[in-house]
Amino acid sequence: MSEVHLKDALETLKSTGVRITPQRHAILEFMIHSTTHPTADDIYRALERTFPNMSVATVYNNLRVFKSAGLVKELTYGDSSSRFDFVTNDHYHVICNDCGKIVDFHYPGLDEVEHLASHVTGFQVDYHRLEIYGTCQQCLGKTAQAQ
Amino acid sequence: MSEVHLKDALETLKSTGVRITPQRHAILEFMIHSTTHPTADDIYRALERTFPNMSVATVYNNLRVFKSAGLVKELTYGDSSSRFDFVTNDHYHVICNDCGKIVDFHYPGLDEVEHLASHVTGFQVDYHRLEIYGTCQQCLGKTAQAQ
DNA sequence: TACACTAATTATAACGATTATAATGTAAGA
DNA sequence: TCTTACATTATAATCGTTATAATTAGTGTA
Repeated sequence: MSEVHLKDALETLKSTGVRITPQRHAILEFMIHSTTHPTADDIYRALERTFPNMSVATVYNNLRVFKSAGLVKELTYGDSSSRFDFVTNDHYHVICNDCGKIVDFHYPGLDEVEHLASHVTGFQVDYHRLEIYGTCQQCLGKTAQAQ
Repeated sequence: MSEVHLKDALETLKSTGVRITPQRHAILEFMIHSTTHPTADDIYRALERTFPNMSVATVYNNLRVFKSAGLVKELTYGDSSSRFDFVTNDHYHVICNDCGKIVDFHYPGLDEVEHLASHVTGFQVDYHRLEIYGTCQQCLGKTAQAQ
C-alpha cells in the first residue's frame, strides 16, 4: 500500500518534469512510512545517516516542491515549526447548496481542533465531521447569466 | 456590544489577579474593535502612536497572558507570523456518543479550510459545519466503573 | 562520447518572528 | 514610607526558514 503511494508520487513528480533524485526519493519514502507528522528537522535528522552531506535547505526545497505538486501538506499548529504530512485519501466534502453536488476536498490535520476540544471539555474525542457549504462554479455561472 | 466584551475581559483578568495596565487595556480594546486577525506587529504598530515607548515584547507578553486567560486565540495559518483573535461567542459543538450531551466549544478560525476549499474546488464557499464526537467525562467514568 | 544546458544540491549567510535577559519603572500591602 | 512583586522597556539571543553563490549531477543533442 505505501509502495503504491510511493510509486504514484514518483509518477506525479515525473509527469510534471521534476527529477527524481536520491534525496527526493528518500524524503518521500520517509514521509510515507512515517506515522507522525514530521517537521523538516525530523526528516533531516532521519536521513542524515543515509545522506551525510545533505543540507537542510534540500529538505525545505523539496518539501516545497512536493507541496506545489500536491503530494504533501504543511500543517501549522501552535508550535514553532511546521509539520508535513503526506497526502493520503482522507478528505472532507464541499457541498453545493444549489445543485447538491459534492466535491471531495483533501485536507489534513484538524487534529488540533480535536486535541483542544478534548482538553477544554474533558471529552475523550473520537472523531470529527466537517462539511463545507457554498455554490459550485456551474451554479455560479448560471446565476451570473440570469442577472 | 464591544464595550460589553471589553468590560467582561477586564473582569476576567481582574478575577485572575492580573493587573490592568494602560498597555493591556489598549491591546484588548484594539483587538476587540479589530475586524481582522491582527499579528503582534499589527498591534504594536497600531499602538505606537499612543504608547511611543511600548516594546514589542510587551505585546507578545500580554498576548500570552490573554491567551492563558482564554480571552484570545492564536491562529497559525501558513504565513510566517501568528495572528490573534479575540474570543467571541462563535463556537462548535462537542457531542457525546453515549448520552447525547452537547457541550459548546469555542474555537476560532477555520477560515483557512474555507479558503483552501474554495481555491481547490472553485466553489464560492459560504460557511462550514464542524462537529466533534466522543465520550463525555461522566460516561467515561461510568464505563470505567463497570469494568 | 563529449558538450552544453539546466536543474539540484550543498554550504553558508541572512532574515524575521518570537523569546529570554537584565534593568528600570510602577502598583499594592504592611 | 518601605518593601515586594509584577510590568514594561530595551536589547540580545534563539531558532525556523529562506536566499545566495558555488559546485555537482542529470538530460538532450551533435
